[in-house]
Amino acid sequence: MSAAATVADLDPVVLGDLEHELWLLLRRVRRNVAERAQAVEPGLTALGYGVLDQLLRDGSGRAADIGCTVGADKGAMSRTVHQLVDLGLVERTVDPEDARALVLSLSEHGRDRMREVTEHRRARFLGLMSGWTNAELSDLVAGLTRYNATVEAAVASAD
Amino acid sequence: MSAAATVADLDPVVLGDLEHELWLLLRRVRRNVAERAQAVEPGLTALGYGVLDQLLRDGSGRAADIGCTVGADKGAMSRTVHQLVDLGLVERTVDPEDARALVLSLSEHGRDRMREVTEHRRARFLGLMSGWTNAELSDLVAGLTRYNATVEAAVASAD
DNA sequence: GCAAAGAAGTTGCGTTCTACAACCACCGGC
DNA sequence: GCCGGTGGTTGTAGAACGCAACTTCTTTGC
Repeated sequence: MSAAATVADLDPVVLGDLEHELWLLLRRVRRNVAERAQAVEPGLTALGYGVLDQLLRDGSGRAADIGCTVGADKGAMSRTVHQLVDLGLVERTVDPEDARALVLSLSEHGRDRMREVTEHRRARFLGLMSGWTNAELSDLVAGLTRYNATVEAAVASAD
Repeated sequence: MSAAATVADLDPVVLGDLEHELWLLLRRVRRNVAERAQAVEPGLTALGYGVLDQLLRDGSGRAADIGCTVGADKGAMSRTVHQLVDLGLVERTVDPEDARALVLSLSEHGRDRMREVTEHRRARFLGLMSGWTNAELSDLVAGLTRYNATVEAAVASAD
């Protein structure tokens, strides 16, 4: 009567492994992100890099929305935005529909810097992942994306 | 002449997505890990939780080795170990083969606490992942594990 | 054996990031 | 026009991490 093989009969070891691997990943990637941020511009925060990445995807967005998606505090967002503007990486505009809100978008300089860093990263990444196929990598990305969406949905419904 | 479909002809978007999802994941997992650590024992560090998790898997190990696998500083490890011992979660023994090294192992109390937290986590996790099949979850864990191993191998070879 | 090189751990210090709170400016409904 | 709610700014305290100096012990070389 069970709806095929859902996680209801989950092997506890798999859950433990998931959290274990995520934990290891967290500690390993931390420095990596910091390095990438420094490559974009010396003194750039990891959070700043994340905001730039988000802007590179969405084109532009309101500061509060971006802060929400990356899970950042209001204060941290405020300071980060100021830093990004001072570095000339993002443009800061007041939303014409809401004078409280700020609309952020990548400056030409910011876009160039991100493009350059991405290109550099890509070269290193290709050497790193030489044993992987495109399909395997795509599957991993798809799984991560779905996992993120699942967690986010759960958090949103628990408001 | 290419060896089938390796990542050599990788779509740049996939790489961008991977790093994007990982970045989002890490910011989300951070709080989660902190909560889990607090659940084990108030005041417990995220690093402390990681050490406990590692000990739960390996049974016991030398402090330096654990610090290496989790990517922690010597100083951070020293402080964390003291905290874990003070909380009665781990036992601290001098390695009979090397009087400099410390051998760590979970105490009975530590094992009980970890078991309880894991059980509690598992219940929440089952509700969260109701839309997933065991196979999908296993694939994700396998992909993450392999990714971690790939990155670690690259770091190790660049010594 | 003994001296030098090096690894394991401890401790102190500075930096960085974050979470919390108080505050101002602006939108919305009544 | 007043009021609750939201976006943003600033200040502050706290935690965690990395770096470096120092001690103790092992190992290597002579």
